[in-house]
Amino acid sequence: MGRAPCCDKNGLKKGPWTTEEDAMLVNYIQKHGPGNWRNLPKNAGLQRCGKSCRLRWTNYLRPDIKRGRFSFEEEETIIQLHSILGNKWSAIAARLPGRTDNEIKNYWNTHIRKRLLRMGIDPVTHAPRIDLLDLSSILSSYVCNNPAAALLNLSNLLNSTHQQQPLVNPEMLRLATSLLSIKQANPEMCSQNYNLHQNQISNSQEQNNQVLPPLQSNDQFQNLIQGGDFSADMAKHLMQQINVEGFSPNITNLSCPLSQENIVPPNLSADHHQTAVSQANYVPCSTTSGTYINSSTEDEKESYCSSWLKFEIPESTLDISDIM
DNA sequence: AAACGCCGCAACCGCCGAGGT
DNA sequence: AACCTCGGCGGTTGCGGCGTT
Repeated sequence: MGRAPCCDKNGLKKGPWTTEEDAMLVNYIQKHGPGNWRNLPKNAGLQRCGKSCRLRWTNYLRPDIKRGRFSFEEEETIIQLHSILGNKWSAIAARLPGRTDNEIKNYWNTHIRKRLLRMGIDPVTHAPRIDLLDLSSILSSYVCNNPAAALLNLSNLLNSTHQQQPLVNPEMLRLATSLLSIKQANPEMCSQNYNLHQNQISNSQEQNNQVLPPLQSNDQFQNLIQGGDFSADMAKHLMQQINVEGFSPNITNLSCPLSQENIVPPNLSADHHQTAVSQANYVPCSTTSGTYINSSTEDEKESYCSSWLKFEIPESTLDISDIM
């Protein structure tokens, strides 16, 4: 059996509300309170469907609604909550006093979603989209600057725990290694950083003069990183194993200085990457916002966001069990 | 100044679950 | 148990404002 319409649509007005209609609705609700939406339009003398009245009240006329631009804190909260709850706009709205689900949904679709896409972040999974933007960054950081961090990025993408499937498909990995081969054949492609790094590698190789053994386990991978002795050649060695042998290092249990929060977002330039990783206490997920609030442009906002969007949600600001 | 396209947001639509009869 | 109503939710649409050509 088909469901009966919520109201008789014949003769009922649709479209934007007039100030007179708003006043009638507000007056009625002030006297009788919200609820019984089916009969409300008739009792209030409105030629509207009850559903339309409810939406107008909850999304626009309610006295506790906060209007105006979203603050940085609100935006940050939305992104954090969305990463946990997905498109549960009402649940997100419940955590943002004065904001409606409709408003948050609109803001997400028109601002946040687009910004995440521009930054190469999938707005659904909140994971980097290597298929669009990240591969070249990972490769350049790997070859030129910080192979350890680049590999962690890569292995993270391969082994992402909240994905049902890896973000990187085998074809992309083949492309990655092909590019590396080209790079090895044309070392001049890279910057001074690369040359500097190569010198260090050469020195290191002369000192060690060893053949890298195959990696047998995740433990070995972790020990390698935790030991801090992680040259570009070792990184390359690892990457080849990832590609050729299907070795998939598990970084989820890492507690070393190269933990996930120390990995610079891959869309940063190589120079920024090196600088940031070298900062021992670099904390990209900082919730302090003073510098950002004074930045008014979207570009500044985006630049700032690029450093904190790749974050682990701080427990102090978000109690997940409470939400669930 | 006019035409055009883009963007943001209010409002609508269809579906669903809870609760009542 | 089946049916119905109601309120709520998420996705989508359409219009008005604004910027660009």
